[in-house]
Amino acid sequence: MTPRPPNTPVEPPTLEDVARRAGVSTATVSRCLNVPERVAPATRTRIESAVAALGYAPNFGAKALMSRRTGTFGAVIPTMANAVFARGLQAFQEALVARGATLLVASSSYDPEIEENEIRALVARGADGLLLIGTERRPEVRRFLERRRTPVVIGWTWFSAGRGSCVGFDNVAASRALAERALALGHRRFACVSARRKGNDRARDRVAGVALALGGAGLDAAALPVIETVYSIEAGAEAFERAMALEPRPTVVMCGNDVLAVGAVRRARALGLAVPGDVSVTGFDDLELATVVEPALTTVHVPHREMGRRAAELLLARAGGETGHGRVRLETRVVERESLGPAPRSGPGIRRRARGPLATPPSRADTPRRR
Amino acid sequence: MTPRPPNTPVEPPTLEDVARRAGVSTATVSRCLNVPERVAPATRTRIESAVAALGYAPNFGAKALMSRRTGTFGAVIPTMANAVFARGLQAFQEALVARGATLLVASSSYDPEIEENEIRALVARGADGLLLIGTERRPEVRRFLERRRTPVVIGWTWFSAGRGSCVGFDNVAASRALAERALALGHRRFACVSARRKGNDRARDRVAGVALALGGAGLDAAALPVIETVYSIEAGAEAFERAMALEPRPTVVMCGNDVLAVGAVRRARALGLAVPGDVSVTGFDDLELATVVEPALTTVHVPHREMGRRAAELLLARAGGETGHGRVRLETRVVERESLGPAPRSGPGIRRRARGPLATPPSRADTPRRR
DNA sequence: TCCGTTGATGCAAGCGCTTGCATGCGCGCG
DNA sequence: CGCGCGCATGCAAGCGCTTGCATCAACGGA
Repeated sequence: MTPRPPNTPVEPPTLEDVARRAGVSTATVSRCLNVPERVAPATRTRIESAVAALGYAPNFGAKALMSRRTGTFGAVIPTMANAVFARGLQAFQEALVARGATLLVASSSYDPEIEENEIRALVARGADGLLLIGTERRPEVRRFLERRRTPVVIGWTWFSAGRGSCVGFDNVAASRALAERALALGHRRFACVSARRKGNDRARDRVAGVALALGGAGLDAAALPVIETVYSIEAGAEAFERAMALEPRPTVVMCGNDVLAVGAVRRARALGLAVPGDVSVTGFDDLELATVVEPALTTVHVPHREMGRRAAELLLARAGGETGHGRVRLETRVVERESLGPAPRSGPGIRRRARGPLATPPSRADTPRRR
Repeated sequence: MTPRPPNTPVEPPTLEDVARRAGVSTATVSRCLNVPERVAPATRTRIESAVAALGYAPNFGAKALMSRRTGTFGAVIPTMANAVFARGLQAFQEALVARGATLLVASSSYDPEIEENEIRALVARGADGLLLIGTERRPEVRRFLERRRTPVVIGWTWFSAGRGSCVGFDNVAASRALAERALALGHRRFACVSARRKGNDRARDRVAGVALALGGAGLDAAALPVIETVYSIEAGAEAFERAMALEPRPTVVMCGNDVLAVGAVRRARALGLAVPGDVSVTGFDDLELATVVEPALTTVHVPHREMGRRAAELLLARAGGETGHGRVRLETRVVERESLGPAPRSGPGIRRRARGPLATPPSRADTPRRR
């Protein structure tokens, strides 16, 4: 640190410094800052110039102590590295700033325990409200939040039962719509590649949506193979390969999100499988990635930014004392691009095998199980 | 809001409540919470159970007021929607939490004025230190920060002159290395597609690196065409098309980042130009995107996560009173994939034209200007 | 037995700000 | 000319917590 002229104040100026300089009491300065019209114009100008000269800014701690609010709101998301949350958080933050509030961020890496710690940490940091992802949470946490009277809104998912605010979409319905599209294209043998469903209601709901669609079409939903994995392109690729080794082999692999789907599409290529000629793949989220990969992903579009923005509005409203639990349900839509096509006419043939073994050669395929 | 049993405390419990319940003074409770070893084990357990029973958490404002620090650090980044910053911020946040600190986030949308407001806002919110991107800033802001004695570290760029801490890499050198690789592959006609350089030292440095490489090879660096645009795939595509209309037509288009490069590669395809057969394209950052697009991008790898982590460490150290301005220079490396190839032997031919007019047909090409 | 020491605890003074209430001034009205 | 009212301002009591210093009990050594 460079040496500083000795006259530079080491401590930031306080209200009292301003008061002394303006020849008034601290009470007057405080009023001048908060309710200017209650102070005589002459005094006001004097105070204002003192403030400017001193470079005064109110002490945050003291202000928070008195007003019992900090003007900061927390968000605990799985990770910002996931574009879905990064986008939403960006919008959330923008909306917050527009209303004069500030964003505190914490991340859980999809770990409920970490999430819990972070929730407590943010509350301890004086968050006036919290944005949380998903509904899965220990009752202790819920009680803690209720007791502290911290407004909470749940994002990225939507529910009608129970209490609390949420802004999201119906993962079940969205996923189901996509699966029904696949059904309409003649697919009968499905597989899901999903993030771990434990503690992740969105992942669970998406798989559930597919199962529901199958059930609705008279297929055996219970037999739907689900391969769980972590969130990365490579993981999606591996999971896809495992799906392809299934017996009978699926004609469509429905991935829990676009990242996984990109991995799947890539691996399909590496295995010499044409997409959607030999096997179809679907994503979820409609990230940029979805249009960059080849073939472009058929996926479901989710209004992430709007979700973030609405979440901020809802949270601000609740922190402002608004009563009742607002619930915002956003619309999603299936975006048809290239990765989902008609089911192959007959048992899918592996025409070229570029690399890697498929555990089992296709055999006795094409026996749609009906119940 | 659902009605609540009347016995639920409306105000959160205070230190005094805990003290009363444990039959000790507030001082002891405070010590028990902050320096447990200074409290007798028996008392300690009593206090701990009182804390648990009451669900006590220290009041943030009061704590901040006393300790003159909030344990929160701010980051002002252009936008979280840019994966580069999202990644780095994630690592920054993780490192902060590991040391018991919390992250405040604000974004500037690349607008210096917004950035300035956000900086002031975060400081007013009690940030103990700030992570800022790039060096471009009005002197007022710098003075403000100095006066408040707020530790600052600059990320995503590296400098040796002036004062202050930074953790980043040498954009000039990195970009230059990539350009030299292109030079080695026989390219002589370059174009740059860049983000707006005004107020963005990283963008400026990257272009400068290319120019330097050209100069080093005896070419006329001043004649390097630079097309500025905004940050999106589509913008990259448009810019690329404008580059292709240049006379003489460049054989390599060096993009300021991977997103722009993805746009370029896509548009090249749409124009019926082979990459890298007819024209080479390079990116910067090495995002996931770079490996997903086809052909995969030759780009420069930047250790974004490490940058975030190191930034946190540096900031924490400085906030802890560490003196001297630490400067961390990270290594980058050129990642050769597919989008950069040897310069076309002769004037590049447009073999197929799939869409869109190219302003001028290639003519009198291949006249490397020497100075 | 007495005293010094040590360790645990309490007391109370703030930290910088807000705010209810008291004060005192100037003015209009009777 | 005097009274009462309203307005601008000051006084001072905290908000919940930390911390230097005082206090006190228990214990060991002389």
